[in-house]
Amino acid sequence: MTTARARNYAGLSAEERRLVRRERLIEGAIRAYGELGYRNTTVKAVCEAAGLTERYFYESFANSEALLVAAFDTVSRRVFSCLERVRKEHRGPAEERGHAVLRAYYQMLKDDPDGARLFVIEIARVGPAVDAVWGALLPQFGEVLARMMAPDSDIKPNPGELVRAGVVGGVVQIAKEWIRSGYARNVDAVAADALKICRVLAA
Amino acid sequence: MTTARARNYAGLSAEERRLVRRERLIEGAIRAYGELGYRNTTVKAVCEAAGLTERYFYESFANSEALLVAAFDTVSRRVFSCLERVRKEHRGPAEERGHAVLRAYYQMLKDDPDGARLFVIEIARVGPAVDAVWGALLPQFGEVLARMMAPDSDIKPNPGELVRAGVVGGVVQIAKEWIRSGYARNVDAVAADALKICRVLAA
DNA sequence: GTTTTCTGACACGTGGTATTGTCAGATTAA
DNA sequence: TTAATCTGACAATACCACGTGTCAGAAAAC
Repeated sequence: MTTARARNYAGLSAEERRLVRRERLIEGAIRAYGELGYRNTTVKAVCEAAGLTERYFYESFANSEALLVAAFDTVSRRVFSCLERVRKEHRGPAEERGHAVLRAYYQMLKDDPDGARLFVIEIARVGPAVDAVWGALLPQFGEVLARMMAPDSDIKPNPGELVRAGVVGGVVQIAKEWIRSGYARNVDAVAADALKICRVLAA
Repeated sequence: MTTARARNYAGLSAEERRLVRRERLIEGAIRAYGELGYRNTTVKAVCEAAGLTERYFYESFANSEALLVAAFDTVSRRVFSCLERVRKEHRGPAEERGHAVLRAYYQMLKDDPDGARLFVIEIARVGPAVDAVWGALLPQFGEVLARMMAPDSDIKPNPGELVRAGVVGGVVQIAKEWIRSGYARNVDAVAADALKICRVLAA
């Protein structure tokens, strides 16, 4: 019954090695998608960017969309934890807090253009499964923006769902245009423009 | 030298028959895209919806994207001419005019769900050529919204480009959510929510 | 009625990528 | 060292829709 006894390589167990490869694929995907766009990125290209071959792709992901979702998740966690941190740091007036959070958001997009493209552009309209991921994130994003504009950061404001969705759509559209322009205007100016739209959420 | 002398069929010249078929393909495309989504719609499916065969597809369009652009153009002309008409009809206060124009916009989306899906959803992220068409429409849309919110409808207001883009993004995102909900809320309520965002444009 | 042109149905080749399979060589444990 | 396992390169296959070509029959002209 020697059912393929797992053997350590480079001091790592089989499962650990798999997870390392998974991470490398995700980072490779972020770079590849950022450079070529998801649509033009073949499985082969991602594997090359990760320094691995196709067999390891299918070891960790069922298909391209699964990797896209994983990569998006990685970036989205980074962004959200940052925004939440900044929001909690600022207990002053809503205006100031709003500007700080938006500034952090756009600054992150500028600091990591590959991640930005994935988070803002490439995630959209890939397929039902991927769209559902973005669909689930939208209300969360709205919640963060609504809280950041609440008079007291701990109070839960309650504008209509459509209004929240609209504000998120506006903030993201501004990001799209800004990215398309090659980050032409400075971060503060962009955040100030976005804040104008977010004021709709001020209860 | 009888180089295929054009012959009338059903009282129409060869060119007229071609244009009729072209129109049928466009209308078929709007219906097919609305039902299946552009991505899942094959050339064959469009032709079936139009009651024609593939040969006539390539008679009028170089490829699928060309038809998508033509179909989008058709819908977008309808929408814009309606919005412009409504805007010019209302010479009262900006608030009232804004609500009327937005109401007309969302009403059109509700009255023609296939066209709505094409105009709001299916056009996005198909490819560079198609994206360029939407990219060109965005500022126009922003211009319409800005004028509708100007104190005097004839005065040309001038908020920043990013702000305009953001507002358009918001209005469209609201449309997306509303469509996704199956047009759950009534048109007036949706227009009122969108108007909240458009107030940012009031000079 | 005969001939010419148009129309619709369908078959076929093409291209490009996903996904699976094979195998030699590298790495580790005994 | 030797045997077992892992790894990477690459070949082979599957698949899907586009775009083109063929051909018989319908519709118009004469």
